[in-house]
Amino acid sequence: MKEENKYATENPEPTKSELEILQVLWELGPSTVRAVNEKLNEKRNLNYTSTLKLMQIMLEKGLLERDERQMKHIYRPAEEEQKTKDFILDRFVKNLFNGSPSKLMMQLVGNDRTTKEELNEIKKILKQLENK
Amino acid sequence: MKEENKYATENPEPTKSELEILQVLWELGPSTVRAVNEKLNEKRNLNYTSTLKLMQIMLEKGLLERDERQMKHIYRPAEEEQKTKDFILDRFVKNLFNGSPSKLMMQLVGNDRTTKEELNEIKKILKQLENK
DNA sequence: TTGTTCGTACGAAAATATTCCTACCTTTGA
DNA sequence: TCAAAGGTAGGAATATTTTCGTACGAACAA
Repeated sequence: MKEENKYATENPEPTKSELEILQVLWELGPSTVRAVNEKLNEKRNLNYTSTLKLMQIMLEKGLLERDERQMKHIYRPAEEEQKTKDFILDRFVKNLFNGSPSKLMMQLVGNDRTTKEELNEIKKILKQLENK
Repeated sequence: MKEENKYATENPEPTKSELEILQVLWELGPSTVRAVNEKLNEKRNLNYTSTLKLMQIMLEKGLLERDERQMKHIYRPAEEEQKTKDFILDRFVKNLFNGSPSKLMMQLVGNDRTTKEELNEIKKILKQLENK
């Protein structure tokens, strides 16, 4: 697409950086830019104004909302963590596993990185499901 | 990072478009650019030379390999489907689920989009695991 | 032979995403 | 009061990804 501004319109998918920020907000709850930036800087370097800019863009896109009553604006995700992750996971399964969750599962359990403890956890979850 | 060319070096992660192409190649097996492009165009519009360019870049990055003995070059993924998906899935779990596969599972089965059939499939897989 | 078709290579444009500079306002403490 | 610290806004610079135009060679059919 050329000469057009698709930006900020039909773009529901958080980018990598945006996801990072969402995760921080999910973890910390509604926060100031400073708090988010500090959290991010535990992992990597990022200038304060960069974080600010990102969050402003996310605001425009509707990914975040904010309380402006104070000078220090308080940002929060516009959508629930579950809902957003659901959405992302769904796309992921569609993309990589042809829409089949069980294929993802197979990949997951066939993967060395999934520990025995994790497998037991997974089985537990499935058992609980059966009891419904 | 500024004034540097990080491109084509330490970048193991396929981009969105690159993943699309990998998927086509996994499905079709080693193929010409034309074949890949045609497959892609079943889903969306993409100029032949765009697909070509993408695949050339992937070649540089080491994501693809090719047989140049014919004029029509035959491209194939450099890594196995399983291995690549494993890698991507691992990052995904790390990113979105704090590295915990069981959390992903919970999201998956708590998700309306996972059908009863899929759930049964998943249970079957788990049963097979138990018998080992 | 020769023009049309199909292929590659290269480079640049366009779209998107990320980072930070600068200006300027508000709060606060000396 | 006023300088320092800490905010926001906006836009420019970078980086990355995606798309395609153009040039040119090889194959092939008339």
